[in-house]
Parts: sequence; structure tokens; C-alpha cells
Amino acid sequence: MNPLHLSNQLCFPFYSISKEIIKRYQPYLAPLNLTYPQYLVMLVLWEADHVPLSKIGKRLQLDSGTLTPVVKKLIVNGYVEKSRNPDDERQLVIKLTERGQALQEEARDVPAKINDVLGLSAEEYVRYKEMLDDLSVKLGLAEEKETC
Amino acid sequence: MNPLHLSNQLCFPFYSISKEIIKRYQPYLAPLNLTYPQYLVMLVLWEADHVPLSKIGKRLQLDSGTLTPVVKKLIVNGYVEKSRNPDDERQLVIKLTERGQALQEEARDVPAKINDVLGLSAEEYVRYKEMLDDLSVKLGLAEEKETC
DNA sequence: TAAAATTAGATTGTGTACAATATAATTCTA
DNA sequence: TAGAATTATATTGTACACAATCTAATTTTA
Repeated sequence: MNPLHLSNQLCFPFYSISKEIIKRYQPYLAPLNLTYPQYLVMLVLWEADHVPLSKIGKRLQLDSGTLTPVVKKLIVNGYVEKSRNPDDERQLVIKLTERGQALQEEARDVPAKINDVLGLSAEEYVRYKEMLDDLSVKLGLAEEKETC
Repeated sequence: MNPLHLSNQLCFPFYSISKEIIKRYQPYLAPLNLTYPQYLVMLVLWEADHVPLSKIGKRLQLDSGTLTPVVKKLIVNGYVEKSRNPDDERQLVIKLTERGQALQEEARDVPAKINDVLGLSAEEYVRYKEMLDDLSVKLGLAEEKETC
């Protein structure tokens, strides 16, 4: 067994599967004027609006160098707006616009469509999800349960 | 169950685990003057040298827009060189330099070190690998067994 | 066999990713 | 409480990713 053989790498399938799934999102996200990272930010905001950028970054494991241009695009597209937290002027608070809230309705079917495209059975989905969540914990990527 | 909740997305853990593992490669690849995509190209060449760019692209699921600059960097760093196939002048044939061949020796421990860093047991590794290979086939990413 | 279609790479443009650095606001601490 | 450390975000520079388009070489086919 040659450890330097591509087929023996654990990372490579994560890398290529991740890219492949993101490509399959594209036909469903493009009509909403969203890229995949932009969609992730919207998911976070649909869960809880009025969130500081730092929190979005922690949730998505993305730093400001990545998030700043992503949020800028969402602002240009009219989905979110930003303001500073008066209690801490460093914090940039991101808030959905009406358009951004309405978009949630338009995105409602995206997860189901992606599941169709991936063609996984319910059991497979659950099995994969468990392993991924498991590995996320092992890698320290899982979120700490927070009360706020 | 809200399908638009981040925790119910299958793609997101692939996306963040992939990025996390690549980050953990960095300390081991940087001394070799390689990024992760550059390392992948070298893995392919260490398996079989003198390969057309198209074949590397098929193997790694990367198009010319991505590979052209990656290979350019490998050339600048002295690891590979390119020439055209005389039988088909469209094909760009990529070949390891002596330096590029020697690099394989320096990279020999990278997979083991990554395994250490990930902290997976042998059983976990096998379990994850099976799941990933399985899903790669389902998504049409697995390579067709070729004779050449 | 000449025009049409295909294939291999390169280029352009947009959008991430992230390390490193900078700046301003806030908190800590001697 | 003033200087030091920390925190939140922005900026810069490098390097992918990929869609779309382009050019040139090869293959197909009418």
C-alpha cells in the first residue's frame, strides 16, 4: 500500500465531493442570485437575524477576509444590510432586508431538490450525516451549544 | 425539522471538513513549497509520469482554468516541465523534473503525519474511507478503471 | 475531402479562501 | 487609570475554482 497514492488519501474525496455537491447547488441557487457561500450566510441569518459578523464567521468557519466580500455582495444584491452595534462599535451587525426575508420562501425547496439530485436514500442520508457530524466533532468543527 | 437549518445540510460538513483537513496539510506542505492542489498534481505524477494535462484534470476533477495556473507554479518552482505531444499538438504533456522526482522522498511522511493530526483510529479511517468511496461512486466521481 | 463538430488548453472575469497585516474599539491589568 | 493586551473587522496579496469564451489541432461526416 503506497500512502502517496491518490486513492489512499482521505482528504481528497472530501475535497472533490464537497466541490461536486456545491456544483449541483448552482442551478438552484443561481436563480436566487446566490453562490453557495452566500447561501450559507443566508441560512445562518434565516435561523437568527441581527447577528454580528463574528458569529456568522464562527458558525461557518470563515474569517473576515472571506466574509467581508461575501456580505458586501449580499448587501449589493439587497438581501442584507449592516450597521454597527452601539454597545460595541467594533461589531458589524448583519440584518436581513425584507427582500432577504422573502428569499427564504423562494429557497424553501432547495434542500429537497439537492437531495433528489444526490439520489441518496433516507438511510444513506442519515448514515452519512452521522459520520460527518462525528468527524466534525473530532476535528473541533462542531459548534459549542450556546444559549444565546 | 427545518430543511433550511444549517445543521440539516449534508453539504456543509463536507465543505468545512474539506477546508479543515487542507488547513492541516499546510504545515507539512509549506516546507515542500506546495499548496494542497499542487500536492495533488504531484501525487498524480508520482503515480505515473509524463501525463497529459487533460488526464490530470480528469483524475482530480479540475478544469484547465484551475490547472493551468497550478502547473505554471509547479514549473516556476522547478518540479515539472511541459512539452507538447508530437502526435497531438493540442496535448500538453507534464513531466517531473529530477527535483520533482526527488520531492517524492521528502513527501513520503506527509500522509502519516496527516493521519496523526486527524487522530483517527485505523477502524475509523477505514469506515470513513468506505463511506467516501461509496459516495464518490454515487456522484460519478470515481475513476473508470482504465488500462492505460 | 472540405466543412462541421469535437477536443485540448489558455484566457478572462467573478468569487471565494486564507495568511498576514492594519486599525480602531474595548477590556484588562499593573 | 494609562498603557498593554485583546477583539472585531477590513485590507492586501496569493492561490485556487469555475463558467464562459477563445484559439488551434484533430476527428467526424456529409
